[in-house]
Amino acid sequence: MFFLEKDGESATVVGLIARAIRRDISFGELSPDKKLKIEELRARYGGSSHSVREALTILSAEGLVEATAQRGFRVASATEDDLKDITRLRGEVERMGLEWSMERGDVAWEGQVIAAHHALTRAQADVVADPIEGALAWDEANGNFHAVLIQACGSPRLIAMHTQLYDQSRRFRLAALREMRIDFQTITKNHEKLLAAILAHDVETALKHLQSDIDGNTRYGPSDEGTLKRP
Amino acid sequence: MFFLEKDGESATVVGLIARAIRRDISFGELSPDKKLKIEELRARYGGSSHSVREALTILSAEGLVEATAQRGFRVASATEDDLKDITRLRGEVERMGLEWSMERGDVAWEGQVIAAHHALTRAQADVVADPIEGALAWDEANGNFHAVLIQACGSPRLIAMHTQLYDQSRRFRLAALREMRIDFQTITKNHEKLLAAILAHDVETALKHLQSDIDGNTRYGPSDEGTLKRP
DNA sequence: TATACAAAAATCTTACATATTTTTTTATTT
DNA sequence: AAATAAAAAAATATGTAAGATTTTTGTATA
Repeated sequence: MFFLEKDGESATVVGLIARAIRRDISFGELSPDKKLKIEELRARYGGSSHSVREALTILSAEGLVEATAQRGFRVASATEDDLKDITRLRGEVERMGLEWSMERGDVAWEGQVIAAHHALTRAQADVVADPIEGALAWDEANGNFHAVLIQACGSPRLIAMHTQLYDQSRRFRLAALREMRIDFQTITKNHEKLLAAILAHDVETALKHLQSDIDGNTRYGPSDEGTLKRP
Repeated sequence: MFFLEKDGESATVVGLIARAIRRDISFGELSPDKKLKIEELRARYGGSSHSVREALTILSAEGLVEATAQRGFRVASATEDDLKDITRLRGEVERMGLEWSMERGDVAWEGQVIAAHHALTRAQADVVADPIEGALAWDEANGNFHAVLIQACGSPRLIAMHTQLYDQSRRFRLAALREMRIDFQTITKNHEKLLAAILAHDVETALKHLQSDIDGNTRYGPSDEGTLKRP
């Protein structure tokens, strides 16, 4: 199974290692706060200690890993506060991005939005049929949809911030998916309303549906188990 | 002369190198788009090639350096579009941060704001007397003032984003300072109104003055020379 | 129990060697 | 002369190893 590739990452060993670790953190195979010892990682993912070290430096810039001078690396902790912070910020960033995109976006952009929405609808059907196998594919389709929403905003830095926040929230979302704490019916309805509002150039309504999508997507469901925090 | 130290940076060689390069980029000693060859940097800043490399990785995460796989590093370019993007985003981020801070901030926070404003006033006087020597001190005092404004917002990630954006805009601001394209009278008045609005818990007025401060601070002045872009 | 010291582990840094990629130079052909 | 192709040079990426420093762990003593 593949995993989202960033800017020509597969070209270098460091990139491959970074991607593998990123994936394992997102899936929870590397639990929050777990100490990341260079030697262990080297044995697990291959590469030299240099490569591993550099991969960890990159991931720590992304916020998935925390680095402390002279004390090595550990998986970034994932408390409920973190989730709230990430969700709130992502909401604000995406709101800005969508607003600007709707101001500046042309027909081509609207086409991209429609296409991304279509792909997401398909992925949604798959993940309902098989929540384990389809989870990652859905998360990528969902991420792509939201990425396209802000694509035309004209601010490369806003787009970068959004990518980072989405990546940071991925572990929470995948955990929720595994435990089926996500209400796809509501999400689907929301996305449809959102799409309709975008095509109607109704900014206010669009932003409203966007916000409820983000909030609902990462909210803890009825089950109270399985938060990612493991002390 | 010292330079803002990030999280225990002086503890490691990599941190020292990163700080030195960050400073030189901010001052324009390393011009935008300049190729950063590992060997040259090693000779200039000391350390091993690996230390330099890691420092560059960190800086590229901060947005001051651009990295391309298999093609090394270069100083991030600094076009007028970049300045606009950074300024716009910083405005939005700081607006959110101040709004949330004013909701959550207590008397202790207000005290910090007053103190930071006082320090900034002093620095302002110094930089008017000697624009060359006082420039960096003023920029730090100004940065600290704005950092304190959002300190009580309760979102560590928003604070991190703001730090990054402020650092990215530093080279533009220092260039403007050197060329005396900054109108301190207006800025001072703005800061005073901003402080008054904060202490009066008048969110709307505060946000208005904040925005005009950020806009005015980085706007190109009457002189049209000396943008940072050097083709 | 608390403190101090010693041992062990891990990280940080440097040095050097090799492989791969990119860029520049040179030579050949049209 | 211009364009293409091959060769050379430069630069980057990766790997191994070894020493220095720091942190953590374990043990003995007060």
